Amino acid sequence: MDDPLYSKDLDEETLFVVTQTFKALSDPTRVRILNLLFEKEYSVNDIAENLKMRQSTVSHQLRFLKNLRLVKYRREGTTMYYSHDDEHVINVLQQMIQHALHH
Amino acid sequence: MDDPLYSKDLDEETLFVVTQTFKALSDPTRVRILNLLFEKEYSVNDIAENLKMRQSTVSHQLRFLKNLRLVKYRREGTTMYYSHDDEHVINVLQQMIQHALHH
DNA sequence: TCAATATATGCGTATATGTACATATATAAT
DNA sequence: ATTATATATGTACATATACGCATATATTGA
Repeated sequence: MDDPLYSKDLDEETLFVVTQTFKALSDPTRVRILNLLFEKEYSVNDIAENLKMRQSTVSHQLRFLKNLRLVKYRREGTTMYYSHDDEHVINVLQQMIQHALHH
Repeated sequence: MDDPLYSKDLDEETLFVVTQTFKALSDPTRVRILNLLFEKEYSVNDIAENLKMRQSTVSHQLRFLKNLRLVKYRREGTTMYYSHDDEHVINVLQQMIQHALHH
């Protein structure tokens, strides 16, 4: 019964990881932030200005992305610079954006 | 300003398509259904039995997936057989599952 | 220590979402 | 036509989620 041809149901943990990751990519605010970070690292305020969002909105969503380790940050004084931190997921996002753009 | 090095914000339609697609993959019920369909086509009731879900739950989620053209169906009498209908998205899902499994 | 600046976060709220129940619809067989 | 079976769907409800406001925290410089 461990023949890979038998489609077993996914175990709970795998299901959780997969759906959580996709959930991160299912919100316009988060996708716009991740898309901005393709270029380079940005501070929280710079993200907010660029995307015309409130600072708290950006910070909330960055926390979400940080918890899933999709972004990382470095401190410089009081400024936090955020950047991507998961090559695989970033790749998946880029693929999907290209797919959507080319149609 | 159309230098691709300048990270422009995503246009509204692209953003919608991308986030909607990922939203489809962000729910455990839908992912379990799509995962089951990797093997072969299934009827609504067979999906419900296999995954121990209510018929209405399965039908609702199939409608969601059908609207996004992630699944298609064929009729045989009163039975509807559902199967995958978007190679790219299915590929992305499989990638993510493998990524999650191998850690 | 105090003020200024950048970021994080608790809380309230409006909205979105997933599910179940009940029922409608559709097809087939008798 | 009637009955049985498979699927779809309207509605209600509980829960999840995103956002904004206000405020807390942290770092720097005077």
